[in-house]
Amino acid sequence: MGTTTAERPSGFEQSGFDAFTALCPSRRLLDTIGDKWVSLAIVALGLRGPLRYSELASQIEGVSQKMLTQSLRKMERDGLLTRTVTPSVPVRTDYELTPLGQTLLPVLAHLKEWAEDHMAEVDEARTAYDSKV
Amino acid sequence: MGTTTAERPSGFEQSGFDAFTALCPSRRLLDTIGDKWVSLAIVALGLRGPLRYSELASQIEGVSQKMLTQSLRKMERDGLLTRTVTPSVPVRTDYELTPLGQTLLPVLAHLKEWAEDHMAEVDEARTAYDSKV
DNA sequence: CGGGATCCCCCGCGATACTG
DNA sequence: CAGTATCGCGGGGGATCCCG
Repeated sequence: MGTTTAERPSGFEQSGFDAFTALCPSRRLLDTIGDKWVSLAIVALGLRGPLRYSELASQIEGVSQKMLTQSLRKMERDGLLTRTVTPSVPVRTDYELTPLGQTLLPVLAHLKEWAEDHMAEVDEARTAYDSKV
Repeated sequence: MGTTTAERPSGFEQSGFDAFTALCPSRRLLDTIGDKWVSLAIVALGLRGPLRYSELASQIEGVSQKMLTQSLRKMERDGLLTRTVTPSVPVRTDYELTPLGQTLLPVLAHLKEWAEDHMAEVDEARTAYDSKV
């Protein structure tokens, strides 16, 4: 726990200030799930199990072919999902979350929880801020 | 393309995840804390209490003055922190997390926890992926 | 069907200079 | 000290074409 002041949420003191370097784990996680298509793909795969490329593309609205492929490759490289190519004609490719990738679902659920609990306050603050400027 | 109505398959609403529209709260939260300087500023203010502009600038290594100001303004607008200007000579400006902003600290702590628990696996997966390609 | 390769545009961001 | 204003570029990402 905090060595300085009480009332500080635990979890940040131990690692010191490596959160302020580019290579810190938290930073890299945010870089990953902060990617719009990455997080959407994780949620889609988490909800519906394995999906084909075209299924992902149709469910994640607005994603370009290039960005979807790019995001999926990055996730595969990071071990978050598996990519299974069936060399039929035409080709079939299935994507599925790995156990590691599945551990991100609760994390995203926490984000969702905060968002649903507090985003209305953000909107109010934003409206108030804009109205007086 | 813009904000066309999402034509996603039925069933997402039930699941609780509505992440496939651009305006969904979770999406907006990720847009906020996905911002490198925003999350770093929140952590810095959470750890060390109120800080002056120059203190934030020195603690968040590598941030440009423009981006720091821009991020802080956005956070103020969203009600995540307060900006207090003391019209002395020279001017003094203090930034402090609001109660709303403080509620983000546990969320970021969760992210940090996942990162510390699993980022090593990501690195292994990444190394394995790179070595066989 | 599931991409890879290419072109190109936009704007986010840094650097710099100036002000209250 | 804590910003604002302006310029310039680099690269992220969409659009398009093509291929196995």
